Amino acid sequence: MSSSVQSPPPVVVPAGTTAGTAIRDAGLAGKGPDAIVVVRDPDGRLRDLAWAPGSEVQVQPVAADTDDGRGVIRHSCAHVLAQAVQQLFPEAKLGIGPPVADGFYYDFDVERPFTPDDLQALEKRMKQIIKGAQRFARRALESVDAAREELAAEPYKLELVDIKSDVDTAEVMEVGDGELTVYDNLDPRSGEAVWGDLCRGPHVPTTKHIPAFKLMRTAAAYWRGSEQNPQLQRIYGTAWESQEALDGYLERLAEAERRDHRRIGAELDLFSFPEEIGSGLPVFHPKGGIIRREMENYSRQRHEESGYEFVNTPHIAKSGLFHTSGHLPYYADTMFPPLSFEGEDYYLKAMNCPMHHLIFRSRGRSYRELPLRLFEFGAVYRYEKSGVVHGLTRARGFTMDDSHIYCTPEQAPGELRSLLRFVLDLLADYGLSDFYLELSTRGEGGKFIGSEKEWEEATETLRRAAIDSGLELVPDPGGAAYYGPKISVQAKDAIGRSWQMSTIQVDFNHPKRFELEYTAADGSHQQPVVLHRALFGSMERFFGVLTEHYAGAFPAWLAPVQAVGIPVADEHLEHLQQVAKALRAKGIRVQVDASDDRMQKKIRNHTTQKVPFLLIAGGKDVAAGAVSFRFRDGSQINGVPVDRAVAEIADWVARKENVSPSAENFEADG
RNA sequence: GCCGCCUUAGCUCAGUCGGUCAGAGCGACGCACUCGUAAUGCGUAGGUCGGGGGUUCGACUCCCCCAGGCGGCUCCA
Repeated sequence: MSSSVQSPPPVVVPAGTTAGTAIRDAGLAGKGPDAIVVVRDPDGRLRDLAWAPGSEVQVQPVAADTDDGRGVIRHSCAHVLAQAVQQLFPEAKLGIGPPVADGFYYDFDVERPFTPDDLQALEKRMKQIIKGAQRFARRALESVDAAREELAAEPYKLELVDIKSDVDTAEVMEVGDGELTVYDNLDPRSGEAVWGDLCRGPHVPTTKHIPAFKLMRTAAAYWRGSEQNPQLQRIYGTAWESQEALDGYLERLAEAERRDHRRIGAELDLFSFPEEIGSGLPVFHPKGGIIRREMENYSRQRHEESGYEFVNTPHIAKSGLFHTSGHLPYYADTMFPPLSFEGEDYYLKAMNCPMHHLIFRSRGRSYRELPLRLFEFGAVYRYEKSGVVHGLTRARGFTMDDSHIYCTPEQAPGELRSLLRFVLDLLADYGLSDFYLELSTRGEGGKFIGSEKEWEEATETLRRAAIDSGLELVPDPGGAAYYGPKISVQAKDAIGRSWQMSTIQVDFNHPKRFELEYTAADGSHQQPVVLHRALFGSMERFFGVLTEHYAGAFPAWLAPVQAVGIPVADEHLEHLQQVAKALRAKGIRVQVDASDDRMQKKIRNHTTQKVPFLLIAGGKDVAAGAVSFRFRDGSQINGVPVDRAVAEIADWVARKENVSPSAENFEADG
C-alpha cells in the first residue's frame, strides 16, 4: 500500500487556533489524495482538524494516503453507512463500526438480513450524504447518565457505555480515554445535527473528505464476538483516498481471485474435492500428484541431510492413547467421532505425536541417541466445523510434515535455533522469502496444562531462538497449544498476503504423560524435552499457498509438465520426438503435442497450462538441428542447438530455479 | 456450529410471471485442413436442472428437509 512519499513537516498550532487553520496556513493540501485529514498531537493521539488546543503545540499532519489517514476515512465512512442504514431502516439498532484492514464494517440489529439490493440502495444514499458535505462535530457528553439518556434508543451503545472501561481497544471505536463523546453530522447550511453516533473519533472534517468507497458484502457477526450473544448483520465496505486507490484495491482483489488455488487447481487439473468423499477431503490428480511428490521428495532429502529419521504410523488408534496425550480430554470436539468395535473405541488421529512418542518409548533410550529426530508425512483428520472448511488451506484430512525431536533440556535451545534456521532455509528453497514470526504464549482459562514455571522457561527458550533469527517477532498471547508455547512462521506470498506455515512448539507435558525417559551419562533416568514441528503446516496448505504464490506458474522443478514440443507441421514431429527422448533421458517431464490442433492453438493450450518450456520446431529448426524456445511470458529464443537446449533445461531444473524462465534470464543463446 | 447467498452438460454460465426453454461458449469425440509463435472450419455426443419430500392440472421456477459450495462470525492441537 503506497503512502505519501514523505510525511509533511510538523506544524505549530497556536493556542486557541484549530489544527485545520494551522494546516491551511502552512499551505498543506486540503483536498486530493494527500489532503491532511487529521493531526497527531504531541502525545501521539490523533485529533480532528477542528481541535483547538489550549496552549501552543506542535502537531504532525496526517495525510489521507497514509495508513492512519485511510483508517480515519474508513471510520468516517462507517458513520456515513450507519446514517444511511438508519435512514432507510429506521428500526435498525447500531452495533460497532470500526476501520479494519483495507476497509471498515458496521454491525446492525435489523429485522431481516440485508440483501444485495439493500446494499445498492445504501450506497446510493451514502453518495448523497457524502455530497451533502456534512460536518463531523465532536461533542463531549456531560456524564455517563447524560450518555444513557441520549442513547436510550440504542441498546448496544448503552451496553458499551456501561462497560466502557474494559472495551478500550482499537476495535471498539465508540468509547475511550475516560471521556464519552458523540460525533454529530451537521448540515453545512443549517448547522443542524442530522445524525450522531457515540464515538471517540477522530473523523475527517466533512463527508466530502471521503473520496471513494464501496460496500463489499454482508455477513452475520456475533455481538462483541461471542457465540452466546445475538447475531448482528454486518456490512463490510472499503474506502480510499482516491478513486484510483479504490480501483487499485479492487484490482488486487481480482488478482487474488485469479490466483485462488481452488480455481487454479481445477484449471490445471491438480486436485478436486469430490462431494462423494466428503467436505474438506481433497484428492490429488496426476498433475497435482507430481507437484506434491516433488515437494515431498525435496523435503525428504533435506530432512535426511539434517539428521532426521523416518517413521510411519497408522491413522487410527484406541481411545486410551488420546486420553494419555490429552487430546480427548481437551479437544474431543475437534476429533471425528469414534469407530466402535471389539469393545473398543478407535479414533482417527488428529495428531501424530502420540504415535511418535510410542516409538521413542519402544525401548530404553540413551542420552547418546539424543537429539532423536523422528519425521513422518503423517495424515491426520480433524473435525473442522462445516463453516470453516476452505479449499486446501483448511481441510478435514491433511498430511502434516510432522516431526518430533527428543532432546535433553540442555540441547533444547541449540536445537531450536538450528531448527528455525532449517525451517526458513527450506521455505526459501520453495521460493518464499518474506517472513515474520509469531510467538504464541499461554493465556487465561483452563485450556492450558503445566505449571507457570515450565511455561515461562519454555517461552523464554523459544523467544531467544526467535530473536536470534533476526526476524520480526509478533506476540500472540493466549494463542499457544494446551501443552506448550509455540513459534509460528508466517510467510508472505507474491501479492503480500501472510500465511501461517511452520509451527515449532516446546512440549514439557507429553514427556510426563507418556513417561518418556532416557538414561543420562550418570546412569540416572531423565525426561527428555519434546519439540513438535510441522514445517509446511500441512502439505495441502503449503500446496495451496505455493499455487497462489506462483499463480499456477510453478517453478520448473515442480511443474507437472516441464516442456512441450510443438511441431510447426507434422513433418517436424520426428525431430521433436528425438529432442523429447534426450530430455527424458535427463529426467525432464516432457511431452510432444501431436494433436490435430494448429500450432497457434497448441501454444495457447500449453501457455494457459503454464508449461515453463515450449519447444517449437519447424523446417528451419530441423535443418539446423535446433529448437526454438517460447516461454510463459511469450518471449522467445529461436534456433537453439538441440544439445545445448537439452543441457540448459536440465540444468535449470536441477538448480531448482524458482523464477519462470524467459528469454531474458534463460542462458540458451550465449 | 451460526447468519446470508449459491448449486442447470466435464468447465464457465444464460433461462422472463409456474405452461415449445433444456440453451450457449469452451472442453470431449469425429471429419476435413498441415499451417512459424495465444483460439482453423464443419459435424456428433453429453443434462431426470445437487438429492429427497411437498404445493399445483402442471415445478429448473414456489415451500420444507438434507448434501455440497461461497462470503463472514466463532473456532483452528
